[in-house]
Amino acid sequence: MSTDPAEDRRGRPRSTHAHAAILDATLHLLTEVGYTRLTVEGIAARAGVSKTTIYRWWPTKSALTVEAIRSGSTPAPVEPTGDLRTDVRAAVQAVVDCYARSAVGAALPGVVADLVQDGTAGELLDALLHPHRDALQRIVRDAADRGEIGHDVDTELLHEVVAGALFYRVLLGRRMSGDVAEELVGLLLDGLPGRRGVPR
Amino acid sequence: MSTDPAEDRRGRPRSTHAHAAILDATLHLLTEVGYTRLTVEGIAARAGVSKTTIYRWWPTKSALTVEAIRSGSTPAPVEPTGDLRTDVRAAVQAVVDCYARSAVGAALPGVVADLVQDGTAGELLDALLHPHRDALQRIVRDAADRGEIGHDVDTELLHEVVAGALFYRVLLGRRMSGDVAEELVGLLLDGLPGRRGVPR
Amino acid sequence: MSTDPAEDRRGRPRSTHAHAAILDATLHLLTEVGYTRLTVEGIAARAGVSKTTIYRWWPTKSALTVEAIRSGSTPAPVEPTGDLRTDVRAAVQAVVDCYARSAVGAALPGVVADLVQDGTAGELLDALLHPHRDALQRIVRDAADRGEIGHDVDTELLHEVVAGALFYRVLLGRRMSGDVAEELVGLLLDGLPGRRGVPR
Amino acid sequence: MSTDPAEDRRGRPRSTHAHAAILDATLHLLTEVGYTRLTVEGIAARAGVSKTTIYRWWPTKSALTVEAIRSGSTPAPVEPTGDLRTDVRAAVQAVVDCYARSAVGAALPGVVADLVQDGTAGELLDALLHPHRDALQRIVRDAADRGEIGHDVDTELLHEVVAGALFYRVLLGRRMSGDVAEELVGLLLDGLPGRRGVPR
DNA sequence: ACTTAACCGAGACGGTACGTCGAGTCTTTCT
DNA sequence: AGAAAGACTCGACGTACCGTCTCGGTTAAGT
Repeated sequence: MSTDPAEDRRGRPRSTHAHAAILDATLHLLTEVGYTRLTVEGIAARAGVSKTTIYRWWPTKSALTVEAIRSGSTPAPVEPTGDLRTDVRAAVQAVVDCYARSAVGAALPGVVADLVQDGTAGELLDALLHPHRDALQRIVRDAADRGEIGHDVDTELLHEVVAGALFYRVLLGRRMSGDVAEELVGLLLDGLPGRRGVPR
Repeated sequence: MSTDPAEDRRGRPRSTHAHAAILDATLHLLTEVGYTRLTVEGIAARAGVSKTTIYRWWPTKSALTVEAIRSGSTPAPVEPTGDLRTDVRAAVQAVVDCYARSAVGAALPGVVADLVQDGTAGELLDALLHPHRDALQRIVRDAADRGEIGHDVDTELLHEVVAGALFYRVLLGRRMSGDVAEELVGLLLDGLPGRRGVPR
Repeated sequence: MSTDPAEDRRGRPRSTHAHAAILDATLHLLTEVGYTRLTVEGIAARAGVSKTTIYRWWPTKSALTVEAIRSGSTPAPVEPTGDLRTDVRAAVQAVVDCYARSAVGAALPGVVADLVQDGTAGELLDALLHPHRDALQRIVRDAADRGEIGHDVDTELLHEVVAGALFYRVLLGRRMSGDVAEELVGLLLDGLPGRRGVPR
Repeated sequence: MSTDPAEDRRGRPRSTHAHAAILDATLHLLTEVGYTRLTVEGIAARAGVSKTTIYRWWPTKSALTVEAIRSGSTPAPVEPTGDLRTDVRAAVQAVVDCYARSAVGAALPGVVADLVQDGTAGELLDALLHPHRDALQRIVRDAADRGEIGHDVDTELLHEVVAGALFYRVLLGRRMSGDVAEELVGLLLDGLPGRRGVPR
């Protein structure tokens, strides 16, 4: 449907090889040395590309990193089973996996800190996590349709709590032990345990 | 007989004025330009102090920033009322206030990213939030003593979720609307609303 | 019957317009910004031509500049009167005028410095000044034929002294006052004034 | 006699070693690769000094080169014998030697071209040649006192012609053959040879 | 009073990376 | 085949901060 196929095809076309090599090099260096020790010169060297070429396409180190991280993120499709607890747990675990993925985990704090400067941190986090947010939303909606929970759940908030709490762990440098997801799910589904019969 | 009080007190004593001026300048510049655009030279200039003096007492820019942030944080004493919901809400609000405090909000992401490098991010966050964690713990314990909730609540996790979810908001640059605490408390105390009668 | 007109005339013929526009743009930019701040990209833009076209015909910036300067130099025809002093003075003045011509004066030091690298500075200078050297040579020869001076004058040296002394003035940025030629001629024709009767 | 001994001795004193090493490295690289291929980065590397230190003291490559060339120039004292031709010849030869000195000869065209941009080329040339100009002036004055020539000789012009004509040779890349000075002196002292009895 | 040791201000230094600029080459499509 | 557009490599530029290092001068506690 889009009508711009002709566009402007004059001039030497952008080298797809260079483009890919740059993103790839960025991703690898990111996991090896982390964001702050990541240098544009190093990326250029590793990608076999000149610094100028990098700056032609990305205005800044953080912009490049953002795209590299995005390009390396897999959608993580989760097939809902119909059991609320199981599905939420899987969704939470998917976020854990996303953060734990080498490049992301190593780089996220640094990049995000850089992006906070221009207020675009949200975009990156959103780009990274929106599949998970959508999955969570669907799970919650389905459960509500089944009558297991009410329809008034704030999915947005729920996702934010999950994403935030886990990101916090990344910052603290704590290993993502296998039970994190389990415990978090318990808290979120049941509220403070043992609490019952108390009117709100 | 404590031993080290004598030490060797000869020589010019440390200038308390310079010390205070440095922390003050750091705090102000932090809120004005943010962590990444904060320069040691700028701090020295603003404090009317030489760079040497700064580096004599703090090994790095981040160490100085950490102390400055700490020095500017007020303990935030909350008097528990005995009502669980009210008290938790107040505790959460205290964390919100802590993050929202000018210097902290502006600087936290940057400093934390720096500290993540050496794995000391936890210390800063902990130094900043441990009063709140303690307060939360006491609130929860009291409620358990009153029988309102079980004794098996993981306070640590609870605090982490609160601190993380709110920090996430700071990163996103969202204003801390007045209801954040309210909503968060709702989720944490009750779990997914409308849920009942389902065995764990 | 010259033979090469046939050559191989396939393909699109060279655009004479582009060629002229490039030389013209070069000349103008040369007088406006000087040689070092002259850029090939700037020339291309001003000539409404692509960089490729420039490099197709000239191997380097300096080569282009050389041709531009040459193309802008007028032969400077001097009609000898038969009076030695008058004619030499006119010849010297012609060199002064050549140097003073806008583009040349502004650009010469820079281009020459570039050409010195490959030892081709002589070619440019020669191309620029050989009409004047020839004129000078003819004047001197005529005078010798008339018996006014000996036949053993080293015209080459004479021309070099004139060209060099005046070029030096260009370098110093001194205005070419009207009397330069006069004074120089005096020195060259008479030697140190007032000197007489001293055997060589 | 100067009274400023106190000056301002605060702060770390400038490293004389670094200063000397920089000038030395500049001089050597100049003779090895020439001015245009001379880079500040290369100088820094060779001098074992950081680029910053160079830029702290010299605003530009040309300024540094100027000082380096100056620092490497020896006064070249010539003892006048009392014979005009001999002394002038020696003076001219001194200029030849000055130009021929490795660093100067290799670099002069480039530096001068750079300096022409800001109109300070004269300063360098003057700094380099003023001892020779003074020597020439004295020789001419002495000869006039002895009555060999008139008192109205324009020494300035004479020096300019010598300096210019020889510089021109440098530009052309011609070797400074041993007779250059001889021939030049002949022309300057006698005017066009064979010419006599012609009233000015 | 007089050391003496630790402080402080000033500022030069090495180092690392930044983002920019220009020369010259190469690769397309259009004419 | 020539021309236009423009992506590309290479090399150097000048700047900014970091954290280190000397200096000269200052200020108390000890003798």
